[in-house]
Amino acid sequence: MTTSPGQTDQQSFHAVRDDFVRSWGALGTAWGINRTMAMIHALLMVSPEPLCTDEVMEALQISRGNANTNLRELVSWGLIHPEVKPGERKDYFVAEKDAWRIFCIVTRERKRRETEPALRVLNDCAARSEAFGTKEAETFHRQMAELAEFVELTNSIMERVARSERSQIVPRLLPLLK
Amino acid sequence: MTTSPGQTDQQSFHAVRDDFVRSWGALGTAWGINRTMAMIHALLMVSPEPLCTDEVMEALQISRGNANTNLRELVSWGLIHPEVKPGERKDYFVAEKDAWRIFCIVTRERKRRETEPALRVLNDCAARSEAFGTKEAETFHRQMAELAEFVELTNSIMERVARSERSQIVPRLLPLLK
DNA sequence: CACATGTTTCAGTATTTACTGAAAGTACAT
DNA sequence: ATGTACTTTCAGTAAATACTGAAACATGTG
Repeated sequence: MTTSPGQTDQQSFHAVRDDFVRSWGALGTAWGINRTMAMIHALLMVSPEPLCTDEVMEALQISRGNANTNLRELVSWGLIHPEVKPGERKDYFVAEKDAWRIFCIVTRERKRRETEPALRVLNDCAARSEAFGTKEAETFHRQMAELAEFVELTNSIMERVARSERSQIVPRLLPLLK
Repeated sequence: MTTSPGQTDQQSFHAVRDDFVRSWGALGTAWGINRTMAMIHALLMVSPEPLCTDEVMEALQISRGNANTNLRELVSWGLIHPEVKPGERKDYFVAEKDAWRIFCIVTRERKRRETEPALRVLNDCAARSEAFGTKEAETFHRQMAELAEFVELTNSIMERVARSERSQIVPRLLPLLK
């Protein structure tokens, strides 16, 4: 018995899609996002239909607790959102699929989790080292202040970019590429 | 017996510096950099003198193996570099202290570890889903291609920015802030 | 209310990641 | 070639992080 070409195609197409989900999970790790969260995101991005918790559990072979935690985390990021199907009680989840919007969300989240805490530390250390009068303290203070200023700048740029419409920002970035 | 003002100042200044090292370590975690690596980087950034492995071990209370691994990792990133003191055999380490250069190094490393692998995944999935002919595959292919194109753009921008002189790029970024 | 459906929590466990410290390795000096 | 100063490796262990699954909770419905 031979497999029909159609079936083969179907099978290998799904293999590609599964590979994407798996690879995105692995990438997640490098991005400081846990594997499961990244895989669920990938799964929903490429799913033509919204999926419920049980479908996600089934597709990724994960527990209910794990699915629930990561679905909620993705909702809190804004990368997916719950939808109710008429006549059904359970939530179905849909992913944001537009590259620019995903980029904005991730940028905003990174700003919140990475650059803002760094800025607080730097400003705090700069303030606390201001008035000692020793040369050592003065050097340290300058260093903190310089770093803070710089982080502040990147912070503002991230904020501004992530707030913009793609059509407004991308054309203004392109000249940077010379 | 009372503590002299000078001694108090000295003590609390060092407390600030130690806080910076600890906090930078904690931040490192959020940035996907291990705590020790971030702490060593912070320690060397605020150290007026180059430090050798034993001094780093002593200051952070860590083992030789740990110190060695993370010092080498920092050297490989380019965030610190070894120096030899005349007449001594051991390496002393100095941190890059300029905010812009640190930013460039981190950007380049993130590109290498985060966006480039993502691009490979996306291009690979796009290529492999090109020729199936089904509507499902076509949708998936478009999605991969769109994401790849976008990641490629951010990739190029990161590359370009990280290669530039601060004086060349910052003035061109400022207008983005409106 | 009793029941069904769906969601959340969390103690226990598994997996991953980081660290220790002693031993092996390297390389220069005498 | 032996000793000394320093660096690297790595097996074993510790710590951090993520996951499971069953029980508690919430929210309808008849």
